[in-house]
Amino acid sequence: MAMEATNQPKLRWGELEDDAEDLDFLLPPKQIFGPDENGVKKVVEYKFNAEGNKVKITTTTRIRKLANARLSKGAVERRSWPKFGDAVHEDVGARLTMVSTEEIILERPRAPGSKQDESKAAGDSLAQIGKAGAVLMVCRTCGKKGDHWTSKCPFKDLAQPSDTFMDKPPSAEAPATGAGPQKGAYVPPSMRGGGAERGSGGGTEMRRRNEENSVRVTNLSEDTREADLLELFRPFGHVSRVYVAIDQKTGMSRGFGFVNFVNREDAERAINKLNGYGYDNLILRVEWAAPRTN
DNA sequence: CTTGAGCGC
Repeated sequence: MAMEATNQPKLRWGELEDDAEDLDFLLPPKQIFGPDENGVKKVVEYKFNAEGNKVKITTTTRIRKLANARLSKGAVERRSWPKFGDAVHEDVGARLTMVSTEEIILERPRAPGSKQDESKAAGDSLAQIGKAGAVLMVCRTCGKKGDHWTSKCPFKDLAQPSDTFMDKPPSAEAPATGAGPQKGAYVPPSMRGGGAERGSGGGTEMRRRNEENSVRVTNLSEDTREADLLELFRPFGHVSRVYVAIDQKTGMSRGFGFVNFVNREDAERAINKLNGYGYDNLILRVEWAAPRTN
């Protein structure tokens, strides 16, 4: 049995059926009659049955004439509509369906680094980025990319205790004449915090970036972005920075992030309220962040 | 399961 199989060309089970139908060319061709005025259509074809005998198969169908077709009132009315879009220039029949392509500009069409050659050619990559928009623009205060420079950061004033400027939009306090910050608007780090919540008078550990009162948020769904985190944490107090860790290769969220609060007690309330909070089908974990290892 | 990029217009 094994010998027999090796002597013959290998046949797959799918090809066996094809072979069986190879004799179909011996049969008379398929004939189609009608449809006549009554919409009756007759198809005559010939086949081999299971026993290998030639059989004649006649199929009679009646198609509903279009005029008799039941159309909804709306469909009848829509037929009288003038053509629009790309179909305007088409002179095909009145009932024409067209697929129209509309350009949608995506903010981030491709995950950074997802294409090998692009990440290698650094010069080209930079040129592309420069053309596409301000991806090189990264705010030093909040770390947001492509949105604003440091001087225009919506959070920059949130780090200051002065309530007088707190709720004004950034544009209102930055007149077109002045390039730098307004006189008197700047409060040195050692003077920040109102002194109430910070017992240690030294501002030395404050001179680092906005690393104060850092809250780690884990178990984020991967489509959670910094704007979402800000929305979630803003009710608890002045947020000085929001960060979502992004995988540099895939451009996707790594599922955790950090939120910095100006006031420690606000951060604490956020932790107490949001830890275990259901967000995007996941249970958030919110706790104090360990100082970054760097 | 999980602890951050970059230091400039």
